[in-house]
Amino acid sequence: MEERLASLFHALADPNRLRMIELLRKQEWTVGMMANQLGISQPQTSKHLRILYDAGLVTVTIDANRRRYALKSQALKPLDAWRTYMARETERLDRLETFLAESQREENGS
Amino acid sequence: MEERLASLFHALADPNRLRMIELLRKQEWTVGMMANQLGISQPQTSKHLRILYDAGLVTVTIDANRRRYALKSQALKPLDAWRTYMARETERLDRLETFLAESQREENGS
DNA sequence: TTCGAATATTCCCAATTAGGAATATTCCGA
DNA sequence: TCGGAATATTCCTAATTGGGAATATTCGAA
Repeated sequence: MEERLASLFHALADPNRLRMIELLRKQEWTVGMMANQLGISQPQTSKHLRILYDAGLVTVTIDANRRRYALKSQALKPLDAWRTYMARETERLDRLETFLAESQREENGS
Repeated sequence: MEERLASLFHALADPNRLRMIELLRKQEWTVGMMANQLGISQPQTSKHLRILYDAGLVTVTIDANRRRYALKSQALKPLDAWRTYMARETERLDRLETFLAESQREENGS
C-alpha cells in the first residue's frame, strides 16, 4: 500500500538526513566524517544513519573500527515511480494552472 | 536549504495524506467526500488537509457551506528537481549496483 | 594487556502529531 | 429565525523523535 512510500518519505523528511543522502551521492562516508562535515554530533549522526538504514536507503560495511555507509540509490526508485504515476493524471491540471497563471499575469497588465 | 524539501517530504510522509493526494490527482474533493472515500473521520480529514495546505500542496475554494480542495501539482516540482540532482551523481553507483547484482546472480548459478 | 579512537545505544527532555471525542463556526433551506 | 449540514478547531492521550549528555562496545596500536 502507501505505507511503504510513506515510510520512504518519512526517512527523507529531515534536513540533516537529506544532507547526508546528498553527501552519500558521490562516495561512501564514515560516521565521524559525516558528523564532522555536517557539524552535528556523532550520536545524532549514528541515529540518523540508523533511520536511513531501517528505511533501506543505505548499506553499511563494517571495516574494523569504523562503518562505511553507502547510498542504496535503487531505494529511491519507488519515489520516481510514484511521480510518474502522479504525473499521468495531473498533466491536465498542470495545463490549467499554467493557463490560470498566464491569465492572471495578463489581468495585472504586467 | 534542505528545510523546504524536508517539509515537503514530511507532508507526504503519511499513508492517508498520500491517498488524499492520489485522489486529488484527478479532481477536486470536498472534505466530506474524502472522509467518506478514505474511511476516516471528518476531523482527521480536515487536519490532514490542513497539513497539506500548510505545505502548499493543495488549494482551497470556499463554496458556501463546503470547501473544495484541489491539488497544486506544481508544488511537487522540487521533488523532481531533487531527483534529477541526485541522479546526476548516482548513475555511477547504479551501474555498480547492477554489476554486483548480476555477479551475485551468476554466482548462484541461476 | 591496556589505552584510545570509532561507533552505537540509552536516558532525558521538548516538540510534533495521529487519532478519537467534543465543540465551535458558518451557511443554507424551511 | 431556526435547525441541520459541512467544516474547523480544541482537548486529550499515546507514540515518535530530534538533540544533548553519558555510557557501552569494539577494535587496533603500543
